[in-house]
Amino acid sequence: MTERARNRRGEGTRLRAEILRAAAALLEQSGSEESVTLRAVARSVGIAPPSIYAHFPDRETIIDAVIDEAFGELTAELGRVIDPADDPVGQLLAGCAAYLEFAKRQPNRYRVLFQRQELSGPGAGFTPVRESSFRYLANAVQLCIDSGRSASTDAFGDACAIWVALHGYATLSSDLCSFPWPPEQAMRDRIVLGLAKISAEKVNPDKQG
Amino acid sequence: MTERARNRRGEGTRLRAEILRAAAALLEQSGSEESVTLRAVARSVGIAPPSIYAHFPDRETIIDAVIDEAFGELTAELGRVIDPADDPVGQLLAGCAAYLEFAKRQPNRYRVLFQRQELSGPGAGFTPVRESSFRYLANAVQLCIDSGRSASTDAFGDACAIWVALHGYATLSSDLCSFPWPPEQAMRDRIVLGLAKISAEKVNPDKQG
DNA sequence: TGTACATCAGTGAACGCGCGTTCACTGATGTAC
DNA sequence: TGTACATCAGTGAACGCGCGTTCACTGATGTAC
Repeated sequence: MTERARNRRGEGTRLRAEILRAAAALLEQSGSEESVTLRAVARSVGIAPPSIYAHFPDRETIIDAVIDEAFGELTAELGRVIDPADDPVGQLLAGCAAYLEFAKRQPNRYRVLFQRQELSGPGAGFTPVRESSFRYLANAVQLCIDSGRSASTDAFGDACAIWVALHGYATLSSDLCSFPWPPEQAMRDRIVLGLAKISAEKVNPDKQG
Repeated sequence: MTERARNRRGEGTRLRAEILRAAAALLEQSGSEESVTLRAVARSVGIAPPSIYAHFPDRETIIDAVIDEAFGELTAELGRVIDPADDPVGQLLAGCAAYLEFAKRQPNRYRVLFQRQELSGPGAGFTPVRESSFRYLANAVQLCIDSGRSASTDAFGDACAIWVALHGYATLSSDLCSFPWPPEQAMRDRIVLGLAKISAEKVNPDKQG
């Protein structure tokens, strides 16, 4: 660990970003929330533990912030990869592939996204930023229906099914890496096309004329 | 906490069962593995912490034993509910419903089943007792194919898809209980019938014949 | 039936550790005059 | 240009806590004779 240069006046908030980055890295490397301790984060950043209190009121808030940040990244990633000019089935597949890719790249950070206990009260745990990735999905399914490529009659319900399946696949395949999983693309197509009720010959009409 | 009566001579192993029961209860109630501490278990059983060492070499082994036990219960539950005299689609649906029921009844204990890091080495984490519930599933899908009720051409692959979807549904619906989930049976049918490629009119031929 | 003794189930005190958090502080940086 | 001072970023020592684990032990229970 190299000597850390103190931030200049007015740039104290930079430390906040450093703390978040270190916490996210710790979470991903250790694989468990419990090893993201104040002291471990401080050690990793190269500061004294009390220095964290200038930016976060307690340990819990750090982890919450890491999760919010990860949700933001996931949503941004989906926005980047979904091309509204693409055909609906292509959008749906691309979005789902990116979702799995995100989970695969940082499985532990992904896992924690939906695993935190919800606060009490209706809707407390599913805030706007947290559900926007689901909106992409439900919207893509609806587009497939509208364009006649999907036989689904319930975009929301089928989007739920696709989501839980992708989530289950992402978490199980990272946890049980010695299980003889089928190839990833096969799993993805099975889940997405099967649950969105899109028959094989409708996947890419351009190429199949 | 009532006064605990010391076990009689030769019945020392009873304490082992009490420890396991307490650990399982702690895991389920607290929702996280980290709060299953030696001392918490001892407190809950009503013994001194060192008494545990007569039965388990360390904390880790207790949790492993709790998980093995849960796997055994899950497998037993599936065996109980699947009636080989039933029609294949009925068997498949009954097994999947029981799987979800198990997860719903004790969500935290369920979650931990597949979440432990795997040991290194091929197949280390997926021991016979742990994969037997998957075998039930793959077998049920194969029976549906054999009887002409499923259009699947790959029982193993489709069983994988059903499993990940059920797992994702079980974990997400318990973690995000404020999400506006569709009714459970609708989700189950969507997942199981959709991914096993069983068309609606083939679900219950006896009643529709 | 009585008694010495081995065994077994479980205890109490202690250890060193890392944790979250508090407190009073330090010393470099910028600013007002 | 020089200097006193307020501010800001960050520190060091300390707290009380619960943890896993160790050690030498106790006292009831059963058994051999």
